Amino acid sequence: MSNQEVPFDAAAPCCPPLVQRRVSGETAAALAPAFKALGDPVRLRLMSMIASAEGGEVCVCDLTPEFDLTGPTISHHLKTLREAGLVDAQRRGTWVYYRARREVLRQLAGLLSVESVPVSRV
Amino acid sequence: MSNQEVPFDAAAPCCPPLVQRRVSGETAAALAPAFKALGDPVRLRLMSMIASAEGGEVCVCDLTPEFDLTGPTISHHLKTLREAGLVDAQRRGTWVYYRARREVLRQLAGLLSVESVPVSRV
DNA sequence: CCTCTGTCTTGATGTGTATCGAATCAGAGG
DNA sequence: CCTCTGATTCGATACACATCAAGACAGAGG
Repeated sequence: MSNQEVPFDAAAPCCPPLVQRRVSGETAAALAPAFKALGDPVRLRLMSMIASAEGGEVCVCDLTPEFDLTGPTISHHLKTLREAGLVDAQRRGTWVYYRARREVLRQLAGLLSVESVPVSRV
Repeated sequence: MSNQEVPFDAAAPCCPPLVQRRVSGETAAALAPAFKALGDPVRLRLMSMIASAEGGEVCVCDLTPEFDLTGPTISHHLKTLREAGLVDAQRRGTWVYYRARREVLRQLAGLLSVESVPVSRV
């Protein structure tokens, strides 16, 4: 559990939109794992369930029954999200609670944002 | 080439932020491949190079030399981006040009956006 | 201390993927 | 028609990954 996987410079301002400047090799290497973690339907749903949870957190016991998958498999996916820096876990008594790291989501959204950046030609 | 891989309802309004509502299984299945495609450092850089290109498009011949990878490998990654619906390709004479599908990027950014959505508790 | 429940770890297995070299295809220009 | 260059496809290989069953671990409550 440890709650300290954190492969992210969560503080780092990190990156103008990918549409504005070429992302560097380092930036790409740092951020790709997060997209990769979201690149599985199960994990994308888990991420959403966690991020949209009332109170900002969810018990694993509430996540698992939502899928036709075994406990270990869900646990594995949660670990992947943790290692990608997208969520934090905390044990309280028998149960483990997950919460989203919104700064990280915001970074990723910012990187993909297109907004009013027009094609420089046309 | 065909330029018509399009696994995307590019038109679909598609999805309030993942932080607001749980994404459905279908939505997750539809969008996860795009994140997966971005989940590789090489493809993330390619995506950025394409999306930030002057004139809105880049020649493969300008992309390949930027990496320490063979042509076939770059071609493979570009195909992955195409099949994920993130880019379009067009052949003109000897060269092939790629351009970003900004609506799709905007969708993905919207899904991850956190904005001013506060934790519903606290 | 024992047991029960919830969660994670381990080990095994089948599938997917990143990469390359070789071969192929698509135009351009003799 | 031949050849040259740019790009993709094919085949092979090595590695990563999703999944499960079985086992281990962590608290709670006898």
